[in-house]
Amino acid sequence: MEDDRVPWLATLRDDRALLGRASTAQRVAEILRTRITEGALLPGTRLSEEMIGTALGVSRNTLREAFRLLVHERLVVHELNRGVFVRVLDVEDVIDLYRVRRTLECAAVRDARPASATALAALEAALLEGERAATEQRWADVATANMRFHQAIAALAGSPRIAEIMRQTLAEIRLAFHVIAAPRAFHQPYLARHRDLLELIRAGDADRAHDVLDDYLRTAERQLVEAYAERMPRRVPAPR
Amino acid sequence: MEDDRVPWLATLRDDRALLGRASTAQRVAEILRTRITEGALLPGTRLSEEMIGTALGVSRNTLREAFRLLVHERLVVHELNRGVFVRVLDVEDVIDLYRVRRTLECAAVRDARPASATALAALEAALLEGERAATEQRWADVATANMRFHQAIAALAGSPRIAEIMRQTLAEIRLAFHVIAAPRAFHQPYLARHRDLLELIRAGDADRAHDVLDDYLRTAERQLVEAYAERMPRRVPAPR
DNA sequence: GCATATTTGTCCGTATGTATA
DNA sequence: CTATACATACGGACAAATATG
Repeated sequence: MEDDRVPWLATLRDDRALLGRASTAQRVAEILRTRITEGALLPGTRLSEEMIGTALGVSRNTLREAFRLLVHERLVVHELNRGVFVRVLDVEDVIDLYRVRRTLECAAVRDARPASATALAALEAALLEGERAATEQRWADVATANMRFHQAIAALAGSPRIAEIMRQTLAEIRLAFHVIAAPRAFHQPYLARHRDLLELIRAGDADRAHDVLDDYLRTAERQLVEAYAERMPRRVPAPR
Repeated sequence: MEDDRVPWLATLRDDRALLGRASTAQRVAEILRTRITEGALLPGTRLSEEMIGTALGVSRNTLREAFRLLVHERLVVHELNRGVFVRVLDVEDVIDLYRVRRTLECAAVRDARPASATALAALEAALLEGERAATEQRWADVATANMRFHQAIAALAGSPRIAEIMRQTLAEIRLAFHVIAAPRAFHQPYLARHRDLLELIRAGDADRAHDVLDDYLRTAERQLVEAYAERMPRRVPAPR
């Protein structure tokens, strides 16, 4: 009730200045999306219509429209007569999300030969960004660059729809990363594999690139699932 | 303004009686979805909030919620301050949709070996349904069974998200089928290939099944693209 | 288990901005 | 340029469900 006792509300208020163009609902959704993927709004958090509405200075109707957008992106869940909550992924979700990733990313590297110059440039940019962030100990940025690298992998398919599906899949997986205690130990080792991947793709060795990527993704999935088992030994059967 | 001059509004009114269960928005979306996939609401048609709202007796807020659902399914497009329109697919869309289909369906048959009993049952059910509809000359039902067969193919992956993506992809492709003059000539020849596919999958010959499916999808895509070239020799550059 | 307060669900009326004839 | 039609967004109202004491 007391607004100032909720830590992320103050930062939400600051965003009002940034509310510039596009529909109000979309702008509100963008703000909440950022807060969620950054981890400021942790999974399970309830998003009260009253609180956020007054904090952002938008009406309830508009806010509900923004919620709908986020529900479609699976970043929040809507429970009837209870409101919306930041999505809590369970292990099944993580496994399924990696199934989607393997399907799309592996198909992209296998079928898209040769890779276009712009696609290679995007891969390289993400890789360098990640390496730089790693040397400067910015682990959150390493994670972001990681996402961008895999987005670029999917972009090899040259399909707008596959790119869009990948975007949503990666945004969803981000929800799972919040259970990772040490982002450095998790993300950093993959940088070397990114470099290997890029070289194989650049050399046109699609088959080997495919195998490396498949192994990469299975390793990452296993690591994430194990982290889940540690952090969430038992899930509550969900309130109601 | 004069409701009776718009042919599909009358049928919409009849649906009011069917507004029984589930959330109002979902029921409205279901009605519109049916009208669209059946072809009663042709691509490009504008869906006015006022008209449909009064015709169905629901408020604009509720109607907008229904629109959101359909926008997410890509059956309609939302243009800022202009409203929603039944989606018009262009050739690029058809090509991209088939790219998604090939990626998902081919991966499903290749990786999901052996196929589960329930998955095989779903494939067989859709196949029989299609064959029966064909002998009874119900071509619209042949098309529906066709969709169901491919939905079952994607289900071989055992992934809820892939199933969902496939659902949306097939719904979107339906929009393209409206340019097909002779549904019989288009859908019927594929029934034999469906049977071949089922046998290969059942026998566990994933590699050959993959090749057959890949060829199948490329043929269908080509046929659809050619139909597009005939029916829509020149697309208007879109209003605005 | 019950009564109360809070929150969401649904809908309306209206003012404002935007696109189109 | 003006007029019209429409979508956007707000605020308020009330019912229904839920949470709290």
